[in-house]
Formats: sequence, structure tokens, C-alpha cells
Amino acid sequence: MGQRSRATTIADVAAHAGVSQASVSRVLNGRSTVDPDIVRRVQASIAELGYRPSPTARSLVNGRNDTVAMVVPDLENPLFQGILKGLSLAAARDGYRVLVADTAENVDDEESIALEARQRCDALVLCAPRMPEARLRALVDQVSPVVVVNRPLPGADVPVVGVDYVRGIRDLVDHLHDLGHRRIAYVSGPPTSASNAERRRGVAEALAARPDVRIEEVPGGSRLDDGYAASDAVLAAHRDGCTAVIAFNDLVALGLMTRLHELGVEVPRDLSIAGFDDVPMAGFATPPLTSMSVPRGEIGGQVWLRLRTLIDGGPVEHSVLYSPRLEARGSTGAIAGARA
Amino acid sequence: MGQRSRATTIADVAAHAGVSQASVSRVLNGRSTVDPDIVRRVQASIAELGYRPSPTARSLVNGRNDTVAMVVPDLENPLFQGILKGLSLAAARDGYRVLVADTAENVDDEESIALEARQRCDALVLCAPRMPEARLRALVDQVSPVVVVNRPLPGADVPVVGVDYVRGIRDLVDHLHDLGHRRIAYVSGPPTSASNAERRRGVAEALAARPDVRIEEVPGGSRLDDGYAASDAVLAAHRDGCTAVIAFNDLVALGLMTRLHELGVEVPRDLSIAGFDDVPMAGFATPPLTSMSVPRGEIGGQVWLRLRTLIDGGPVEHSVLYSPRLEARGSTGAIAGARA
DNA sequence: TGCGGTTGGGAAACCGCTTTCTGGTCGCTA
DNA sequence: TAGCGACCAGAAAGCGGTTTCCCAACCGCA
Repeated sequence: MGQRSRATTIADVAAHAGVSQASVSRVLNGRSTVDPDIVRRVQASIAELGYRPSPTARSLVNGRNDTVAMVVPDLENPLFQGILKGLSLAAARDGYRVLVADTAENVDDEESIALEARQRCDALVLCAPRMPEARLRALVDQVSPVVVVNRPLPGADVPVVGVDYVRGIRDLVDHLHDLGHRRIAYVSGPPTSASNAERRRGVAEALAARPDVRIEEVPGGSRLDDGYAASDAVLAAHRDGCTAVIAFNDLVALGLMTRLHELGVEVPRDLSIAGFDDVPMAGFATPPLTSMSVPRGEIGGQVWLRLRTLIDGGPVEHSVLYSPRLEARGSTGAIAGARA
Repeated sequence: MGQRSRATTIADVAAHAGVSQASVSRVLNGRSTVDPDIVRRVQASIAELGYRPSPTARSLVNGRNDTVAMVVPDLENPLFQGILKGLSLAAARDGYRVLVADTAENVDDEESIALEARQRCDALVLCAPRMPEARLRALVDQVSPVVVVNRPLPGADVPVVGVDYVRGIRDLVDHLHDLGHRRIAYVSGPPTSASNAERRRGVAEALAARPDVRIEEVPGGSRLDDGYAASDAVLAAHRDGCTAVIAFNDLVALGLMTRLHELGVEVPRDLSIAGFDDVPMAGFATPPLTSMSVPRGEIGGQVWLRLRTLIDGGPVEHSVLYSPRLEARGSTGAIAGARA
């Protein structure tokens, strides 16, 4: 930390300028009114000595270090990357930095990692899609101020910023329904994922709203190869009458499309495919992947706003859920034999 | 930072256990031998009071943070993500954390961001592909200990961990040459990017080694849409006789392939396409994208090793350059009319 | 000219921890 | 039994800042 070898301290500056440390500190922080002549001398000394105040010492006395931590299960997930980026940029605008802690999908370590991270920072952003809700609720109480990302936590004293997966799935089903599809396969995400549970709720609601639709669940995962590997089950569902597929996310959808292409299944002629998240690649797939767009960067920004309010002693602001927006592209089409 | 409201301090623990702060500290750090009875009492008090030492206070006296900072131009770039992930996991194993600072491609701010980040951390990882070399050299001297990622800095007193783009491009040209291609288009990266300069050196060396090959440079970029937009120029080169394309990276290649597909150009029959980096999506494209694989996570790990040595007062270790490995896939094929 | 009220700067306390330094106790040896 | 080290715990001095507290100087006014 700090500078090379024996760093210059505020005492050096004070001595060099012939004033007290207190005055140097005052000049540094512009706290109280200081004699212009002293200001000038201090600034000159600071420049001459190349003095930079120690953030650590400041942190110790101020009780804050202008840093927040973000805990994520997997830094390689495009969703979290986007959120991290949005958070990082928004926080930087307010002079805050972001520490990242990748739990490497290791749910058991999440509490200790979060606690540790929180200790070193002023606040926490928690992305813990797999942690059982009871544990998450308990954890959240210990690490306040904290904002939770992307999973509902009704009644908890924490702002949540997330995505309305329920609605997203319903909208996606509507889209497919409009195209004439009545039998749909849902390639599910990780079984313990909270957002997978939300999507399944969306499936259930869609079914309730549309008695003419049937949706079959097929085990999947969250990554490209999971989608690739799900092709057999998807094709079985297809033979069974399914004409469209909703994948847990875009990676799964893209992996699945790759395999289907290899197998000579044509999308969307034989089978319509839709993903979720609208990752950058979605629009560039062949065919372009229909997806529910999620504003990753903006979520990061909203997370920061709530976190900042909390840090400044403000109230727990309202949670917010973004409604995914349908990006209808070429991978979904009218059911064979129907007129869209 | 720290805990809720008035946090318990080491003084509280000492009072509660009826010993001195020094003893508590000794128990905490296992420094010197302490009476077993005192150890027991202190540990009991710690547990009872739920005491957690303040990392900030520790940092102040120890002069270290156990935190390193990574400065990146764009957190959304898969290359940096992979490196960040590798670094973060490796550092975590040694009890270190990683602070990220996204410069948002803003080259002018890079120095101040890097300096700021360095101040708060024990060491720095610098990814600054666009910064002019002279400035980078000057910067590097100010922020030591530091490791530079992915750009050559001959003679500088800094470990560099990077990718041998020169060789990678040469190998890629060899691959295309083996397939019969003699006229190749190189869709270049950002003009100021150091790794683009390296790739161009690779192009030059390949040309020198193979008098029968001609390579034409086409302006591109670093993202999907840059590749998409480069299609016109690529097709012009194609009409002009080029039978294969080397893209700056996989994103450019994928974007290009998307557009070519839209235009009815068949890959690799009409045109072979190769990328660089081997991003996760590469193997899932249609056709699967031939790419030069780069061990992103391992680069992050190597960066950490060098950084740790530096932090511990060790010597500047040797720089290391990873040779990209060819992942020949379906997007490159024998030239039309030739026999591979 | 004298007095109350401001104002501005310096001394020192403090943030929470580590580490040196000191002094007391114990055990061993002569 | 006296003397010497070894060993261990506590007091205190930092680490590098901020802020309180206090005093001196200065202002305006009577």
C-alpha cells in the first residue's frame, strides 16, 4: 500500500510547511476556513514532497473506506459481468471502488466470504442465487448495508434489485403462443437456482392463464454445454409434440441450437428456440436468438443507488424488478403449417 | 466498515478476558507463546463478544492490505474476465482479495485510476492495451509492485504475462497455408491496441517466411458489431482473391460470420474464417470457429504468482508469454478446388 | 481604551491494532 | 541459597490520519 519505501506523511508536510498537522488536514479536506497563506504553503509542500494521504489511515479514523464488495458465484457469467460493470462505473462516479469476491459456485463458503468482504468494505452486493433462502435471510442481517441481486426476498429489510423472471417467462410464452405454439419445452436451469424457481413460477402462471398450452420441463443447466447436452431430451419432447423451446438462459439456448444444427434440426422451421438475458451474442447467432432482454448495466447502476443511500444512512429503498423486454428474432417462428 | 454500530474492539476483549490488549493480539496472531489458560480465556471472550479484528486497523499498522487491484479497460471483454477470474481465485487461495477498476476505455484517465487503485492496495495488475508505451513505462515505475498483462515491455523492470500473438498469428497463417490458402485478409483490431500491433508483426513475419502468401489488412475492431460491419471490406477482399480471413479476435470473427451467413456466403466453402482467444462461444458457433486458444484463467494465475513474489519482496520474475494453441474447427477448410 | 465575541491555528486525543520494551517470576545452576 | 537467564504478560509507543479542545489574536462596539 501507499508509496515506495518510507512514504511521506502528513507530519512531513506539516514540518515542511511550518504548520501543524491539523492545518494540513484542514487544507486537505477544506473543512474549516484556513488562512490563504497557509493554504498556499501547504499546497506547495504537498506538491513538492509528492505527498498522498494514506487511504488506510483515513479509513481507520473515518470508519469507512469508500469501497463496496460484490459477491458473485461466477465471474464468467455474462449476467454478473454486466451488473459488475454497471455497478463499478456508477460507484466510481461517486468516488467508490468495488472489490469482487468470486465464490466459485461454492455455496458453503458464501457466508464466510461475504462476511469477510463486508468487513473490509462499507457495504455489500450479494449475488447468491443458490443459497437457501433461510441462510440468505440470516446472512443479510449480518452484513447490512447490503443490496441483494436477482432473487426475491419478501419481507426482508433489504433492497432487492432484480429481474421479473415470472413475467418474462409469461411474456415469452405469449410470444410463442402468438406464433401458434401450444406445446413448449422448458429447458430448466440449475435446480437450486432461485431464478430458475422464478422462471418455473412463470411457467406455472402461463399454464394457468392459457389452458390450451402445455409446457414440459427438461433438465438443462446454465451454460453452453448444458444446452448442448440437453438436445436429446429436447428432441424427445419434440417428437412428443413440442414445437418450441424456452431455455433457462441464452447460453443454454445457444448451446442447444448448436447441437440441433449439427443434427440437422432446422430452427425455427422444425423447432422454435428462445433464450433469456439477451447476451451480446444472442443477436449474432444463426439464426439470431429470440431472447428476453435484461438491462444488466442498469441493474448495476440501480444497485449502486440503493447501496449509496444505505451507506449514507438513508432508508431501505424500494426493491425494483426489471421487466425483461422481448427481443423477437429469427430463432422463433410461426408453427409449421400455421399462419403467424 | 466493520460491524454494526459500536463494534467490539480488541480492548473490549482484553477487558472481558481480564488480560492486556497485547495478549489478545498475541493470541490472535499466534505470534509468541502464551499461557494456555490465557489463550482459552481470550478465545472464549472473542467467541462470546463476537469479536472480529478490524482489517483497517491491521492494515494501518502492518502497512498492507492483502488486496491487489486490477485495472482493465473493459470488464465486458471475455479476455479480461477470464484473467480476472483466474487472478481472483489464485489470490483468494493466498488470502488476498481483488479490487477491480474499469477505466471504461478511457485512456486519459488510466494513470490516475491506476495510481488511485495502487494507493489502496498492495500491488497492481495493469491491463492497458491502448496506453502509449512511453506513458506506460513511466506509470509502471510509479506503481510498483506491478505486473503488466498482455503487452510487451522489453527492458522494463516489470514482469509481463501475456500471449505470444506474433507466434499465434504465424501458426494461424501456417494452418491456413496448409489448407491451401495463399491470399488472406486480416481484419485488424483497434488501431492503438498493443496486441493488434503484435498481431500485425505476426502477419509481417508470416509474410517474410512465406513468400507465396499475401495478406491484406482490413479495418475491424474488437467487438461483435465491428466484425459484422467489416463484412463489406472482407467481401471486397474476397472478390479480390482472398480465400481466408483472420479476425482480430473471436468476437470480430463471430460478428463477421453472422453477417456473411446473412449474405449467403458459406463458411468455410466460400471463405475460411479464423478468430483468436477461443472464447467459450467459439466452439458453439455455426460452423464452429477455428481459433487460437488463450489460457485466460491460467494467465490470471501466473499474474498472481508474480505479484505475490513481488509483494513478498522477491525479485522481478521472468516475464512469460503463452503460445496460443490452434483449435482447428469447422470454420476453416481447404481452399475450394484444392485437396487438403 | 476595555471588553465580549469570533476566529484560526496548534497540541493532543483518538481510531483499533501490532510490537517493542520493561519488569516480574520462575527455574536452573553454581 | 544466591545469581543468572529465560520466559511471559502488561504498559506504552507507534501506524497516519481527523477532530476536539483550547488559547491567542483580533474584531467591533461602547
